[in-house]
Formats: sequence, structure tokens, C-alpha cells
Amino acid sequence: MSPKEKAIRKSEATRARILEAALSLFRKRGFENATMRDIAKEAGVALGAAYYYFHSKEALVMAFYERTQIELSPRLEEALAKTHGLEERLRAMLEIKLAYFAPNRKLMGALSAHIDPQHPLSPFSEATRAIREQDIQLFERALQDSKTRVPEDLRIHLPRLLWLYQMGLLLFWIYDRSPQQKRTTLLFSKTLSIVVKLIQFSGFPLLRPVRKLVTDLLAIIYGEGELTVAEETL
Amino acid sequence: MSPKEKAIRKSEATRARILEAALSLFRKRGFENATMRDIAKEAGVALGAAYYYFHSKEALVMAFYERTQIELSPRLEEALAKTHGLEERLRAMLEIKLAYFAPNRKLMGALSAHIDPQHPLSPFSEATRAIREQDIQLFERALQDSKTRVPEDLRIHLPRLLWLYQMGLLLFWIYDRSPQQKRTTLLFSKTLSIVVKLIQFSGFPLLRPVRKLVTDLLAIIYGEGELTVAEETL
DNA sequence: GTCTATATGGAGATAGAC
DNA sequence: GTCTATCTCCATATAGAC
Repeated sequence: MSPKEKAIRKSEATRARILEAALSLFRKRGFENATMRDIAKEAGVALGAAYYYFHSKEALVMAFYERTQIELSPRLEEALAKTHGLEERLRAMLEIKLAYFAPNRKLMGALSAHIDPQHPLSPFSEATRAIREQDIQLFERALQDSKTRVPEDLRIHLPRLLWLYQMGLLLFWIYDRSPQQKRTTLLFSKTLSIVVKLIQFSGFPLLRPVRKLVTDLLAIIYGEGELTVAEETL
Repeated sequence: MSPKEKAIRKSEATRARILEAALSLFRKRGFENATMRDIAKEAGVALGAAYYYFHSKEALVMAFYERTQIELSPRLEEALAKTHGLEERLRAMLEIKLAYFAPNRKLMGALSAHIDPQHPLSPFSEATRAIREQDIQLFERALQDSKTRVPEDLRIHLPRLLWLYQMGLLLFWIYDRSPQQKRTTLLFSKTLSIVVKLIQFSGFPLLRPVRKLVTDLLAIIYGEGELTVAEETL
């Protein structure tokens, strides 16, 4: 190993140590109450060193997001490979995520404070777009290979809708103070079967107006750029 | 006027001036970026004086909440007296609120960061309970005198549901970057008629399972204290 | 009771030596 | 790449004048 490679190794180890210390403290005290000083001390480096690796406290959170994505991806892929029905798949996906996030629930509480799509740390922000899109794609795959038939007009939006459903559940879970977050489990089991049934029945001609409503609402909520004339005069 | 009364008058004026300055700065820069120093300076008092009247920065926000309630109440009462149909009433109520909050949209953006029901400033917190309950009561009144028939099992929950619907719309409005928040207007007009229709049809025997579902979900979400055995083994 | 002036302690961040 | 020393800014506290 060249000296240069050795240096890279060392710096990566330091970086990892700092991130680890930060996450440990975030978990224990939440984001706001963990100071950069504490983090540096916990990692055994000087304050300046922590800032050398992570330009800001927020950067630590972004690193956490990215690591989450990297660690979760293979587990979710595996779950998709092993399961087939839509309901079974969605359940597996959410169970994996909840299990993974469980030790970080306190941290996520601090993060979910950022609902504002303008805020970089928000799950709806531009900065987290890549992560979000990748996550939505997993829902698309969950739909694709499952035998569930979905009408064209709804299919485009469904992955995003399922992602929103997931985010709602996660938000509820974060603030669920019942023992072992039992309430979330209940809410999930009660809603999941309904969500799946709704999707399965969505092709029925009778439900066409409902589909129309959903796609209209999504156009209003997500529609980017200008509003159409028709919408403006509504 | 006795000297004592005069003193009270003066202190109230100072208090009002500080609150006014705070709100003005909150509006301009948002909650986080307005400092107590700025507020004191804007009000023409020393920093200590600001803390004499408001024990903390948060106390200023609570005062804003309370003032909002006091100023909005009569306008909402008046709207209820003038209108009759449920749809008409809900529209009037929300229009009044949106118009009232419009100048404070930026401030509300900073505040809506507090979703955590444990956080005092959260609209779901214990500290804001009185305000929230009063607001929910207005929805109850909107339902009561309107001729809309609502089945027993749903009636208990409906005011709270409508309040949640309102909060959802407000949250969307806060982050709605379309010109004049046109998207919110659209979303409101599109959803309101559906909400009202759903309520009107809720008595149909066919919709009984849907009602059951809604009340079950609310029990999970709002249920306080222990979960029942039935729920735990579900 | 009302208010000014000043102090405290801690935060995020950075410059520049090593 | 890493550290020490230091900066700036803030919410909040307090002592004591009026």
C-alpha cells in the first residue's frame, strides 16, 4: 500500500469515527441537543477536525441519510426478490425500514421537524431528491412484478402515492409513544389491507371517477411550473 | 384615572409594543432568524424589558396564538350566524382563517416546524390544547345547526376530523409557493365538496363499514391510555 | 412594578499553526 | 489532515436604578 493510500485509509477511518460518534449522540439526545463539541470529543478529535470532515452539523445528517440508503437498499432488494404479492411486499418493505430506523427514532424526531420542502434536510427537498426518487423506484418495482393490474392513469402516480403513504406512517411512528410503537403496527395492519384492496379494485369502471379525482389532486399538489388556464379559472 | 391605572395602561402599551415588534420581525424573517435583541430594539426597549414581559421567545409565539384566537373568534361566530349549509360554512371559516393568516404565512412556516405533540408550540401539544379545543368546537357548531344529518358513531369524531382536514390544508398553504397560493384554493375547492358529500352520504347503510373503519382508525390514532387486549393481539 | 445595563455560557463556525 | 485558539452571535439571567 502506497503512503498515499494509507493516508486515504486513515482519513476515511477518522471520518467514519466522527459520523459514528455523531449518530450515537443524535440517537441519545436528538439532533438539537447534541453539540459539535460533544461529537468531536466523543470521536476523540478536535472540534476543527469534525468541521474539516463535515462542513456543518447538517452535513452529518445528510451523511446519515446516504448511509441509510446504502445499507437499506440491498435488504429491500432481497425482500422484493423473495416476495410476490403486493401486500406481502409492502409489508416486508415497511417492516425492514421500521426495524432499521428503530434505534434512530429519537434522531428522526428532530429531523422530521423539517417539513418545509425548501429546507435541505426535508424528505421533500431538492437536496434529498436523489434519495427520495430511489426510494420511490422501489415502490415501482414492488408494483411491476406483482400480478396486480393497475389502470394506466393511476399507474404513473401510484409509486409516489405509496411513498407518501409510507412517509405518513413513518411520521406517525416517530411520535408514537405507545409501548413498542404498537399503535403504528395496528395502524399499518389496518390500513395496508385497505390500500391494497383499493389498488386491486381501482380498475373497476365504477371507480373511474375516484381515479380521476386522485390524479386531479396530485396534479394540483405536485404540478410544477404554471397552473393551466383551466385550473386558474376553476 | 388613578396613578395605578395609568401605570397599568403604560405597561400594557409596552407589552403590546413588544409583541407587535416581535410579530413584525417574525413575519419578515421567520421565527428562528429574529433575535430577541432585534425585537427589543424594534420595540424601543432594552433586552431585559422584553424578557420582563415575555419570559422566553416561545412566550411571544404563545401570545400570538392567543391573540389570533381572540381576534378570529368573533369573525368566525359572525360567519356561522350568517351561513347555513355545511359546505358554505366550512368555506367561510377557512376563507376567514386564510385571509387572517396571510400576512403571517412566513411566521407560520417557522412554527409548523413543530409537529411533535410534545413540543409546546405544536398545534397538537398540551400547551395549545385550550386553543385547539375551542377551534374544534366551532366545527361542532358548524355541524349542529346545519341541516346535515350525521350518524351517531361518526358525529362524535366529525368535528375533530374536520379540524384535521383544516390543519392539512393550512399546512399545504404554508408551503404553497404558487402565486397567491392558488394551488391551495384549488385543492380546497376540489376537496371541500367531496368532504361534504361524504358526510351527507355517511348515513347510507352501504357506508357503514367505511364509518366503522374511520372510527377504528381514530381510536388507534387518538386512543389514550392502554390499548385494549383485542387491539394488542391483532 | 418597570426597565437599563451588563454578564453568562454555549452554540456553530473558522484561521492558521503544526 | 489535524489541532488549538479564537470569533461571532445568540437566548437567557441578573443586579440594581427609577
